[in-house]
Amino acid sequence: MPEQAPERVAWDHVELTVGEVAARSGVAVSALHFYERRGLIASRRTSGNQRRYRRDVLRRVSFIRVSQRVGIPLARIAEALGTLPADRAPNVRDWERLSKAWRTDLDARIEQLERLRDDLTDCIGCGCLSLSRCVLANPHDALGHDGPGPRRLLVDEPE
Amino acid sequence: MPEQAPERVAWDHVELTVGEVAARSGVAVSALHFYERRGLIASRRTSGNQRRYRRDVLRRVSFIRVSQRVGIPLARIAEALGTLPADRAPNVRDWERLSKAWRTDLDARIEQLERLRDDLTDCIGCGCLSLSRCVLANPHDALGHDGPGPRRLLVDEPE
DNA sequence: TATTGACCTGAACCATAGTTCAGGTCCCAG
DNA sequence: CTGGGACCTGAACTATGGTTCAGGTCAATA
Repeated sequence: MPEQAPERVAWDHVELTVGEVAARSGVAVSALHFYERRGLIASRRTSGNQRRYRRDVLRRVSFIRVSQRVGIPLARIAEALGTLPADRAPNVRDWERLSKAWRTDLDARIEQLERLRDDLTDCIGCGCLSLSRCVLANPHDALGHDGPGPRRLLVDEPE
Repeated sequence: MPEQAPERVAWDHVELTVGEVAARSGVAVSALHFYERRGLIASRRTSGNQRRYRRDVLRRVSFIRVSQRVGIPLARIAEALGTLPADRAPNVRDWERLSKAWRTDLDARIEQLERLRDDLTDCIGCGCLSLSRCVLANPHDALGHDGPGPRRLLVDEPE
């Protein structure tokens, strides 16, 4: 009888319960439920309506965690995961493609922060923080309208 | 009669209504109310219970905006503003001190993001994103407990 | 078979940073 | 002295990323 299905014992272990995924991924059960509602992960249900996950959900959860550390909102992570092939399990090149997108994102944000730091350094030098003069207070979109009103009088009056 | 208080005309303009502060700072009236509830700014009330702001509120709001761009949460901004002298108007050196704290903060976060980018680059190379091996998935605090259970079997089984 | 721990759902709640709305007041210009 | 825009308050709502709780079910073990 134990000879009848030699690999069946192993494959029973292949599907993970939500608690197992939580324990192994370090993510709370409630978070896994949440990710599932948002479409980031999926599960099969047993006859008793309990979730069973394929092992590769661990890689997805790992990707979610990494992406969040990179600062990507869940909605974008969901989008990215949505580009994974539905017909086959994602391979190394699939994950590589997604990771590269995040790298581009990270590069951009680092550059932005560096610009910000430089601006802030200038601002420390000039000590201004003035609404009308300071680059920091004016993210190069606001201001430019120079409507009526005693602007100079009210904005940059000395203290 | 107009000679009686020569500078009084100017000083009437010195106090700003909430609408004026909103217009000049680019921050919504509702946000100004919100900042006031959180103790980031303060106002005098007229006999009719309307807010009147001293001009230097503009500099505070400017500081709040800049700080938010740097990524500082309002609670920390409030703390920082709380260190300003209560007895006199803040001067250039006061603002400089606060800005320098944010610079330190920015430096740290840039460094952190750069480390993250390097890790991610490695990860793109190895294509792993494995929960047990990947530095990214394990922010150097989790894991380390190696409790019972078929860990190797379940975590890093090949796809 | 009974029990206990793991699981299920939906609703409510947390923080952050506000906005929107309803219902009412203030105050300035004509 | 009246009309209307600016102002007031508190409550409810937005989005993000979840957690907590209540009430009930599933499943494996003793």
